[in-house]
This record gives sequence, C-alpha cells and structure tokens, in this order.
Amino acid sequence: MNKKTGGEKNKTLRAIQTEVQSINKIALSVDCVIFGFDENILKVLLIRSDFKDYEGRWSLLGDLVLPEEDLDAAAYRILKERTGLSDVYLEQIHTYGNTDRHPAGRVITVSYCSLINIQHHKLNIFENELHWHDVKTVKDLAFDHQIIFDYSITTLQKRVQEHPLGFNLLPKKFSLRDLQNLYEAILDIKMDRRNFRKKFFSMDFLIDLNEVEQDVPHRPGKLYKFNYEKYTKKKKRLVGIDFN
Amino acid sequence: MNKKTGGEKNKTLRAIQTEVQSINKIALSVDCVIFGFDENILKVLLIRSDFKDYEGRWSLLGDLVLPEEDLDAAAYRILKERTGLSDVYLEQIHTYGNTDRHPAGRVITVSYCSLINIQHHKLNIFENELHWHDVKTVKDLAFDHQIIFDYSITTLQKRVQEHPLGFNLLPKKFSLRDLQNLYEAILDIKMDRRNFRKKFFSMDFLIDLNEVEQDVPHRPGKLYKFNYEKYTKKKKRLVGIDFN
DNA sequence: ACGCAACGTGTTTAATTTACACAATCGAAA
DNA sequence: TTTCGATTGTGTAAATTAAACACGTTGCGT
Repeated sequence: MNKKTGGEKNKTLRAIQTEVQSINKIALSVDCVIFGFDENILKVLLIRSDFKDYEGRWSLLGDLVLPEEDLDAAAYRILKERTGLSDVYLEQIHTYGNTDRHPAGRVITVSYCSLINIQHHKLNIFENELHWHDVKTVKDLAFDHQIIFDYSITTLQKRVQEHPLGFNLLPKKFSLRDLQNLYEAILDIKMDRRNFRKKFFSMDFLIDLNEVEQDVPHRPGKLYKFNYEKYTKKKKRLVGIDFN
Repeated sequence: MNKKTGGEKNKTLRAIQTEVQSINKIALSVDCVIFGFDENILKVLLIRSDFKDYEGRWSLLGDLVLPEEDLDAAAYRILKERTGLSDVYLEQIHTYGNTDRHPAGRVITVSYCSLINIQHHKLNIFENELHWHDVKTVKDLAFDHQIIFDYSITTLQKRVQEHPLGFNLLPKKFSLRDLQNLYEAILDIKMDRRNFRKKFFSMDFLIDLNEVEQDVPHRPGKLYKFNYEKYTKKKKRLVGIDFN
C-alpha cells in the first residue's frame, strides 16, 4: 500500500471491498465535510487517501455506516472519532449513489456538513496527515470528493445566510470584527463594516458582555455572545419569490 | 396478502425482503414525491401501500434501485414507470437511513421531488389506486412517508421561490391569474394581484403571446409563456444575511 | 505626547416592498 | 341592446430595507 500508512489505516477500505465484492451489494458510507475557521480563513479537514488509485490525493473524512447504526448517528460518530468533538451542528447535504463513483463497487455516500470551532477543538490525532486546509487551496480530491466538497461549500454559503450557523465557528465571546471576518471568509466577499453592524444589531441576537478584547495592539473591540434562546423563539417567513 | 392486490403488486416488497433478509444487508430505494396542480389545488400522487403492516394506508411512489442503476436514473425510471412522464424537473431532497424505519430491515431511501403538469399527463395506470390527492388532505401515510412528504413540501416551498419550477405545472400558455393561483396553492398564502404582476413583469421572463383565454365567463386574460432561455442566462447573487 | 490602527457611530440616497382603488372588457342574462 | 356580474389591467404613495459613504474616539506602542 502507500508509504506512510500502517496496517490499520486501510481498515475502512478493506471493509468496503469485502462488503461490496462479496455479493455485488451496496455499501453505505458517510462523508463529513468539516469546516473550521482560523486566522480569518475558512478551512476544511482532509486526510490522505488510503486508496491505491488515489495515492497522495486528499480526501474527505468518510467511513462506512455500521449495520445497526442510524445514518445521522454514523455521521456524528465519524466526526467524533476523527475530531473528538460532539454536540456540534451537523446536517445532511446530499447523497451520491452512482454506480461508477467508487472503484470498489457500489457505494452510497451520504454527505454531511459540520462547522466546528478550531480553537475549541485542537486536533490530537494525525492519522493520514489529518489537518486543516484553506478551502481556497482544495483541489483534486480523491474519488468524487471534489464534487462533494464543492457542493458542500455552496450549500454552506446558502445556509449560513439563513441560519446563525457561523456562531459555532467563533469563541463564545467574540467581537463584531470577528463575526464579520467569518462571514467574509465563508461567503468570500467584502462587506461594509457599518452596514454589517447595523444588520446584526437590528437582528437583536447579540448580547453585549460589557467586556473588551485583550492583548490587541490597538483599540479593543467590545465582546458579544449569541443569544440562542431569543433566536429559537423567532418564526420563519417564506414569502419572497426571487429567482436569481 | 391484502384484499385488492394481485400477485404482481407485492413484487417490490418481496424484493426488499429478499434483499434485506438474506444477509442483513442494505436495500436502496427511491421515493418520489410527485406534485401536480389542478383546479387550483396542489396535489400529490399516492398509492395504496402493499405492505401488510400498513394495509389501507397511502404511500409515496417508491421502488428499489436496480443493482447497476444510477441513483438519479432510478428516480427518473420510477417516475416514468408510474406516470409515463419523462423530461421533467426532478431533484433529490433528502436521504432517510435509520435502522428502524422499515419493517423489512435496513432500507436506505432517497427522496426525490417532481413537479408535473396534470393536464399534460393524464394517468392511465391505476395500480394500487394511484391517483392525485389534495396535499391538504394527506395524512397518516405508510412507513415514514409522512415525514418524507412533509419535508418535501417544505423544501418545495423554498425552492419554488428561488427557481421557476412552477411553470412546469402550468400549460405552455397561461394567464397571470393561473400563475398566481399556482403560487398561492404551493405557498398556501394569498397575494396582492397587482404586486404579483409587477414582480413577474419586472423579472422579465414572461413572453406576451398576444392571445387571450378562451371560454371563460368573464373578461379573458392575456396569455403568456415562460422564457426559459432568458432565465438560464441570469446569474446568482447570494449575499443577504437574513435569519428568519 | 505622538502616531498608528482599528473601533464606533449616522445620514443620505436608492431600491424594494407593501398597501390600496378604479376604469375597461367580456360574457351572460334580461 | 342594455345591464349586470365577474375578472382583467393598471399606477401611485408610503413604508421598509439596502447601499454608499466619513470622521471623531480609543487604546497601544514608541
């Protein structure tokens, strides 16, 4: 097999092959697209592919779903196994099931997307060179992971504008500058600072902590936290036809 | 088996059971939530469930994915088999894979959503009492189909505001009243007629056919068709944070 | 005490959305 | 042929939301 990986690393792929080759049946897997935010850059967790055909290529964090395991539970397990983190936002994105998408045979893969706070969860496992990659540098992923990744990031951009997911990527206390940097990184745009502040203040989901940033080499900004309670009490309006 | 169904009707379920029981493996299926529009009512196609446990309950149109069949292809095939219709909008919605969701064992179901024009496609098969149901009357579906259905309709409402899907439900030539009735039915709201017209005219995707309705007992409205070409040339803008 | 760097704030303009009323047209019936 | 009923077609004013834009303040570092 490939150079850096020992015996255990190929467990997953062998399992897939066994699963698939035996009777031309279906294997079910989950791929997690785990986003984080650090140094004002949106990042994603990748590992080196174990698979010979994709030697050296980067790949998403995937694994087979266990026989008695619910789908969402599998995603949470994989996330936990790979990162140690639980209790985070995790959502199904899309399912990929074409017959030719995996060299080992028919593999159905359900993709999930997660947003985690890199500072709150330092990686302590580095199997398969697990580490964060700037999303802007991600390319040529193994299997059809590039397609999965591209779709995930597009979906993420949509969802982050409809739900306050971004707050998961920040420390509990954050400045408005932090928040804006986050949105600018995810959406890959620049925004006007005054309008950005106006918008978030008018939403009325930020709690002023009456604290300021520490150890910044300039005037420190005020710190806020997100008011989840208040948010969950709000309703949806869905009217607004707008093709674009 | 149940009273009304002959030998062939249970094919699908037997196949699932065989597939699943043999080796405790996974069965892959597709459920189609097929929406139509008629008499100003949003409708959905349902059949009577074959399954003993759900005798008499209504169920979505589902079937197993063939071993060598791509996922999307399976959805199109099932739609075609059930309705004869091809070349319609069909989109993946969500995947359901919990271990306890199907009595026969582990079944992964990918749901798809489709919008078809009832007038352009009269049903000529009535197996399992296939027919259109007013979506407002749908309840107590078999399996977890109620959950799948509810999620589909919510997703449909979202998507119909972002993309001109609704035009699939109308005849090629339609009046603005037809169009408004459609949106009101799908979104389950009332809209102001003048503002509705203004909105669609300003989008500039309607072609005036210089024809009017026939056989209406009142002043006939002008007829339009949708300009798909013009639409496909437009771009997306995605900026606009707005939790709701 | 000075400079640097980022913070915090308000107004004006434009664009979009909402609310709202009346004359014109056609078919049907008297 | 006149009238009635029903629905079409249209415009404007008000309110809301989004966009553009500049300067004084604060705290740190030297």
